[in-house]
Amino acid sequence: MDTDGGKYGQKAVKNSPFPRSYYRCTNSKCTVKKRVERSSEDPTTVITTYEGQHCHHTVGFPRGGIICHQATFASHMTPPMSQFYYPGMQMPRENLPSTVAQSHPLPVGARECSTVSTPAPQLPTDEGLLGDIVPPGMR
DNA sequence: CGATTTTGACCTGCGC
DNA sequence: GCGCAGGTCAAAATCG
Repeated sequence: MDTDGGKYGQKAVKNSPFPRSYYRCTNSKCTVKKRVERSSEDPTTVITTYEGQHCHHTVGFPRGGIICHQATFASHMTPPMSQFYYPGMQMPRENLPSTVAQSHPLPVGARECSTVSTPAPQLPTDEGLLGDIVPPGMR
C-alpha cells in the first residue's frame, strides 16, 4: 500500500506483558519506523512511536493527506510530557481529520514526539494497532 | 493472483 | 566472554 502499515515484525518486550508490533512503509518513500506497543499499566493505551521522517501524502486522502513526522522517540519519562489522548480515535473510513501530534513541547530535544493514543474505551482486538494515522486507503 | 499479515529464527548491540 | 534484549528479515498462510 502506498500508505503505510507494513508490519514487518513483532517482539515481546520485557517492559510490557504485551508484544510490541513493528510497522514500516510498504514503499521506499518514507523511512519511517513505527513501533506500536501498549502501556503496561494501561492496556487500552497504545504507544505509537514514530522513528524517522514520515513526510508523504496519502493517495487515499482527498484533502490534507500530508503527514510530517519527525520523531526520534521519547517514551514516558516525564509526567508533563507529550501524552496525546484521543477521546474517540477509531479508524472509520471517513472521520479521520488528523491523528497526528504535531505540537509537542518537548522538554528535551526538539525532534522527539511520542504519540500515546487511546483508540477507544473498549479495545476489541489488537486490530486497533492498525489505526495509526492514515487508515483510508488501507485494508 | 496479489497483497497483507503472522510466526520464527537470526543477528547485533549493550551490559554484567 | 557470556547472556539478554531488541530489532530485522524471511517464509508461509490467509483474505480480498
